Amino acid sequence: MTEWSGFLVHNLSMSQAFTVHDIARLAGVSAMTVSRALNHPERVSPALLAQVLEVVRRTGFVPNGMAGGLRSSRARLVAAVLPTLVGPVFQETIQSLNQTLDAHGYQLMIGQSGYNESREDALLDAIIRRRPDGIVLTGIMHSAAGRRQLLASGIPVVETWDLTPTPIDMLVGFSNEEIGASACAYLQQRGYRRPALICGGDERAQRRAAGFQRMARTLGWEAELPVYLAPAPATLASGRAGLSDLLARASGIDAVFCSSDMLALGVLIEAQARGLAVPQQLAIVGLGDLEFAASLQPALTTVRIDGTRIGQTAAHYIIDRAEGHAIAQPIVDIGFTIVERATA
Amino acid sequence: MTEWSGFLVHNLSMSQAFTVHDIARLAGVSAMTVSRALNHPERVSPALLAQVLEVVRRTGFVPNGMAGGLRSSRARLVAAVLPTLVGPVFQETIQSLNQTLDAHGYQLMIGQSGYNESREDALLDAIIRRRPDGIVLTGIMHSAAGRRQLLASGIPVVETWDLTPTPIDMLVGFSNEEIGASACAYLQQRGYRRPALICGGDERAQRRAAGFQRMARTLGWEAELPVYLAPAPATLASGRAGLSDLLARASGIDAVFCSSDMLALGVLIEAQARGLAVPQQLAIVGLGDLEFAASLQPALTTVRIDGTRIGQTAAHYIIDRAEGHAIAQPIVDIGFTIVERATA
DNA sequence: CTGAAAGCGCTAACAC
DNA sequence: GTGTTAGCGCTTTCAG
Repeated sequence: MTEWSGFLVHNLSMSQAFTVHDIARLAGVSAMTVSRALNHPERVSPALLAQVLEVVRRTGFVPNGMAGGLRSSRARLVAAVLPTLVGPVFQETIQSLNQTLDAHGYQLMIGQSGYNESREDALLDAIIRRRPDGIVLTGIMHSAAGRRQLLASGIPVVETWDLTPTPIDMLVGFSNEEIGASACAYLQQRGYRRPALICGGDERAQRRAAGFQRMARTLGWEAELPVYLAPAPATLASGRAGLSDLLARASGIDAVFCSSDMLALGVLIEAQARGLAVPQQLAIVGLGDLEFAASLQPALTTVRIDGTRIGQTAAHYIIDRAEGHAIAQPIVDIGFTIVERATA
Repeated sequence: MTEWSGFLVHNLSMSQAFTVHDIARLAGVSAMTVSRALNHPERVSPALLAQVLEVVRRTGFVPNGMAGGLRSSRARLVAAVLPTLVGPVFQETIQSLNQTLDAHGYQLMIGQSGYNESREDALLDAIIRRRPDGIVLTGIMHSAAGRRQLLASGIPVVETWDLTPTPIDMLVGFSNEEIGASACAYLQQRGYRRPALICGGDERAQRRAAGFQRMARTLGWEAELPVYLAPAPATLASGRAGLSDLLARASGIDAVFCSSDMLALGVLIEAQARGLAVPQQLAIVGLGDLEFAASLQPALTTVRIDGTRIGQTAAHYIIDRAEGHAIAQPIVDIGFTIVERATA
């Protein structure tokens, strides 16, 4: 008793973490029994188990996962790479990824690449070093060095939020081009004739814009639609600025397709501030179906992407792989839907 | 050449990661030289360095950080615990934490505790296992088991977004009680006499509400102000629902203090939908000064917390500790300001 | 059910 | 400037 508390105080003052051997000594057992008590309690006799757990509790011991992971080569860690934490666009995906992994005993680690290829490579290196059980990429990996490292590492990889004919490994996404094209067709069918675009600075947003333009040409509209390029990350302020700019530059605009709901909210507020009736004088279509979209006044028409499904699917792909199962359908297009509400 | 590519293919097909020894063999040097080439290139002769790096490049080799970290006991990793990724309240903090750490070669790992003490303990365990160089907590740690483990691990800890007389280690925060009291005094001074509260479900929000109530009593207002408790996470929809509920339950409300800007946006939209003039008929004060607050119409009056400073300070505390420096001022109250705009 | 030995992949410490 | 040896803390494997 006194010996223990003495040990504890000494240890704390040194800021030295305990090891299984310390715990073993204090509990009068071998290191192996400590390890088993923590990882396979059913394989240890109740008496020893109680002794060990009591010492663990008293000392606040937490085993060193680097050592365990090194030996067992299972980190119980999944890494996700996001362009940004600021935009709420990926929240649903992250949320469900986290939940699903957590339910299976995996921890999620999030890294921010900042829409920048060299930062992404550095981040990827830091991630691969930790030998996670899987890596979830937001968007597809373009850098040749990154692809090579990912391939060489043998770590399961899921690319998301996009499609490519040449995925590194597994893929759960949708066609950004198609989204743009569908949004354009939707506006045409609703009777709008002079759409403009407010488009984020990232590559996926630009492919959506390209799809929109392509469809506009197919429909026989003028070759170049007015576009406002908003710097990443997409903000409400950019949306307001974007509409002001478009209105000043082009005449007769009757609809705006925004590459995020936050931009769309900015457009809505700017329109209201200018006394433009939505959707009579200006239609607005957003993207993301963020939490607030349905609660706006008027409610926002937007492109919905099932982020929850992306996250769940990615998590299951990785868990299945980690447990040695084969993935039946490692490439899936989950599509999207246009949620028709009041703004378009 | 053929030998290399043969090796490469073989290796890939086995999905077996390379080790420093593989690279050493392929480059015709010792494992130590590979390690040095990667970590201290200046200590290796240019000729060998080039040889090694070429093999590393060809193979896509990334060293195993668990092994390195185990040996050198520096993980170059900092972990942060957030209640939720959904609310945008902590984004500024995370953003600056990430940036500052990144600039110093540390990686940030984010875990989500979900406003739940037992989840928080499990997450903490997973984090301590990885022996990060520091842990940033959002809010203060209450669980005795968690405190003990943190203390025993010897890992530098920074608690944030709150104050406590008994921090585990370092602290950078502000008084939630004071925020509530100041918001109340502010409204009183602006001539409002019948305020209500919309308050998130987490503990910090409730302490803000308590501070508000305390000040209301000091000012001689009625004992119990009307309160709407919004479930976490705070959403725009909760804000709308909250105002509707308050208006139905209490009469004469002329101001609302919300525990997040997102709730405040909901209140604003609900007020506009009901034709209530803001701030003439209803004043609104938010919290967070999120990106959109200044761009709303009318612009939102809100309590600003310098999240960037919290993140930077926390990062520097941890980096300094990791490099063995003592922290001069390990507990700091960064305060808050009320940003006076158009809604109150 | 429990323990002893060996080794995961890397790098600190020490030779040369 | 380069190589050799040893060991970080844990868990797999094998013996008792």
